[in-house]
Amino acid sequence: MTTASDRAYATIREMILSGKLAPGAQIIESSLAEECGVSRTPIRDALRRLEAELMVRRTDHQRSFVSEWSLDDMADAFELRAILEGHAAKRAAERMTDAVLTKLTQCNLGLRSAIQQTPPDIEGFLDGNREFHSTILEAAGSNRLAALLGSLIEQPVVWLTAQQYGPEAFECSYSEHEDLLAAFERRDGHWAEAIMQGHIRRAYHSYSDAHKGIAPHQVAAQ
Amino acid sequence: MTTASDRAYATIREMILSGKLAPGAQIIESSLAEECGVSRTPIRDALRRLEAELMVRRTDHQRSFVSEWSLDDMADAFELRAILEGHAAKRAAERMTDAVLTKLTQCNLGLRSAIQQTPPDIEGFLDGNREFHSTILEAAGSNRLAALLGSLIEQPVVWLTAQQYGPEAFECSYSEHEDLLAAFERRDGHWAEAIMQGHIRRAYHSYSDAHKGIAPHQVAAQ
DNA sequence: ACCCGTAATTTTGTATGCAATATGCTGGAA
DNA sequence: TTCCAGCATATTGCATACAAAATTACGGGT
Repeated sequence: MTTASDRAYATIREMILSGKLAPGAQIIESSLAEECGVSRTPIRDALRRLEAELMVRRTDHQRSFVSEWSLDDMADAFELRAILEGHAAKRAAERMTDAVLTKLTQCNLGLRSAIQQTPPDIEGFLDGNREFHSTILEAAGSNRLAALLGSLIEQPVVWLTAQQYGPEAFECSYSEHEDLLAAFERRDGHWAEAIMQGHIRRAYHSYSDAHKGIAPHQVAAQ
Repeated sequence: MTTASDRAYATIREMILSGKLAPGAQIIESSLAEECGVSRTPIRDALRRLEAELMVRRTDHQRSFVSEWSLDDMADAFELRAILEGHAAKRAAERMTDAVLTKLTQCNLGLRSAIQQTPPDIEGFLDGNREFHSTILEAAGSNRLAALLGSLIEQPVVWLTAQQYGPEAFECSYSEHEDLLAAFERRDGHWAEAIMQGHIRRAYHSYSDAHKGIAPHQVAAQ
């Protein structure tokens, strides 16, 4: 069962990412409580989580505000993701089992079929993509690493980026995954790391090109 | 002013690190509340924070337990720290200003005088060390990075490790800082990164050698 | 008009009570 | 004995009420 705190978390997060809660705006627990139809208790709980993810910022005197994201901040986030997901790929390659390799192969086949449909099944692609990456993260076998990356991966940003993919970008993503599989098959950690870093960096530039000069919070409103 | 939730956080953290709350033990909100002399509300708040730092683990059905740390987990943590602090050093070098450079130099001079006393001023050394590293982190200019590293640095572990330092280890730490300053002075990011990675890895092995075969939670009880 | 102190308002922090859920226990049937 | 049902207990989730703190508004003094 999903708790009220979970629902509040999802709701507030969505409000922030959709721009309904503008960046820099003060967050009032009681009004959010009313809006979500719950008491302040689960709201506070949700705010703590969002705070840990840097979606929400708290001033020295206990007031909460929606974080403001500059392009530099996004660049930071992608850079760290490249480093950490690259590291995850390296570890995963060094620990790869045949079972996981099979699962990843299957998963990528699913991705292929999703993007070959007309029109491409974006939702399906994203689900498969998420599973692909989380399988690798799991195979890396480090809870710490998983926790760090978890707070870093803004799935909605991925989604917004993917919506602007052209067919060739999907194809490119697919073939990079193929390369990763080859590296995994050979248990070549350094190769896997290099590919993954490139993979993330490409995603960053795809995002950056699309939104140059546009504040991130305005992305959703386009 | 420090809130009850802050105090509860510090108290519980200390209980975990001192072993008073054994690894694997279930955490009962109400008993902690009684022990801390506050209600369950601030306790819940503190537990959320500790959970985000992986000091506390929650099962699928809402029960909380003290995380159990294996040597592998510690190795993971140090490895990630090496990667991220190395990255921080690289960024800091690329953004280094004369003012910050001066501050770091001063700070390291303080470290020198702390370790040259007889007996060495461990507390002073640790304070200076903390300031040295946090100044670099600040100079790196990435909130994301700071947030990630914040959850990773178990200051008490550093402390426990430092207690077992011999004079030569202190000296070594000091001279590595000198090397870092040289790299900063030349704005050589890659050099700085390499030194910092080595610096952290040395600390890891110092920890690892001292506690081989000893579960981390037993460290404090030695 | 401007500044500063004080009161009113807003907002957050904490305590408490109750409801929901999970866990453990007891007793009976196979 | 072993297993399962049902009940009792333990524990957490959520709502509400109140206290503490911060912010804002106001008014008098200069």
